[in-house]
Amino acid sequence: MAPDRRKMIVEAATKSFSLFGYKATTMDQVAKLANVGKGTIYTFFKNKEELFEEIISSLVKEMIVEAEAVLQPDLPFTENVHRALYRLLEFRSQHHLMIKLVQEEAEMGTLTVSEMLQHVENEIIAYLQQKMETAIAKGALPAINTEITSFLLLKMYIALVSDWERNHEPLSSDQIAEIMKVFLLKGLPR
Amino acid sequence: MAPDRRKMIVEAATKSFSLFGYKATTMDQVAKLANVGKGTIYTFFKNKEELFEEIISSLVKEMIVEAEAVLQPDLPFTENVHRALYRLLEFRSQHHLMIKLVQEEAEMGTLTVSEMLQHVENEIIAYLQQKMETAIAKGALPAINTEITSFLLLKMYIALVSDWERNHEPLSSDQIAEIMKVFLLKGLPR
DNA sequence: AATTGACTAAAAAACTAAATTAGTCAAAAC
DNA sequence: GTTTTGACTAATTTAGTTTTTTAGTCAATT
Repeated sequence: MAPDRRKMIVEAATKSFSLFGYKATTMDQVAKLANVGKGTIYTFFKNKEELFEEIISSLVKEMIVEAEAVLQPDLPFTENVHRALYRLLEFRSQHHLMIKLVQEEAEMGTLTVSEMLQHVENEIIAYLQQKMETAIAKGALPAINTEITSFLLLKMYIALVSDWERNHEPLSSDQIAEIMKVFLLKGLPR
Repeated sequence: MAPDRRKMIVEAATKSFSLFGYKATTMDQVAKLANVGKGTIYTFFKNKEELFEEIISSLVKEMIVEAEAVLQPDLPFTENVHRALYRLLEFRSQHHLMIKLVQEEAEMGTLTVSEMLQHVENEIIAYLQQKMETAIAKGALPAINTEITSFLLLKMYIALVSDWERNHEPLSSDQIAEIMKVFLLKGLPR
């Protein structure tokens, strides 16, 4: 059984990015961790950034799977939006690689990392947008601008889950659901 | 008429902070611009940061005046929320000092500047919260958590006014009002 | 009593030498 | 013939040092 070198490289890089971040991970280190010569990495990936891209791409797929897993077709659309977004942000705060990348962006401002996190955000918005369009087609939602609305919904959840924590006690999933209910269901005025 | 040295110092510092930012403004420069000896600055302000604090404090007062000016007591509360928040973010994107400070935070991450911008944000939230409590007392709003709701409303406007611009064409005041109407008035589901 | 600017200690910038690193490629291994 | 390799290089980053700048002070001046 010939070892799958490509897979070993991706696994080694994922481990190292999670542990030390993107910048602090050297290609020599990845090669050693993967038990391959450094040159081998470059037969599969054009450069360090492409290797990173492949890993982030898997991460996004993993996140979509996580979101899909909490959806329940019989629940109202807004309830499923809450379940999916809360799960995605929970994932972001639990997944080793995501934690490290968010930290690296905040502390060092590594450009490649910022771009990659922006990409993840865009993918989540696109996913949400697609779900929203299906719901509109089914008549479960009014015909709103799905791109802006998806964008805004994600920003609201980031505000309630991440930003709020910077100066206050974290909000529970139920508390967030309660706040969002005011906006999504009833509207603000009495 | 003896020149009002205190006022000259504050004006010189405001001008220099607006033009060069907080970090790049030296106390020697402020003294020269204000036509006073450097020591004079320290008879009015304990240090550079306290001088900055006084200027930011005026800025916040100026912003509140701007917000008050667009309120119309006969309009519904949500309409006034939109008017006030849009005006405040418009102010932020037009006022020289604010533009420079936001830029300095993004590009250099000056700690004192971050703290000061956070303070401005907290003041806006407190202002909004107070308005909201009055509205609840009058029965114009349901009894919601005013701190979280104010926080979230501001974050929504920042998302629509500032964050959206990073990757898209800016949204007009009317477009933003239209989006917010979905959330504030009708709620999302059909 | 108020103002000043030369002065100082501390911080930041500029500079340099040394070390590290992404990516290459001729040779080795299959 | 194809894949794998690690010594090699040019470019970047880091670490250490010197120089410059700056916030804040205070004795002299107004």
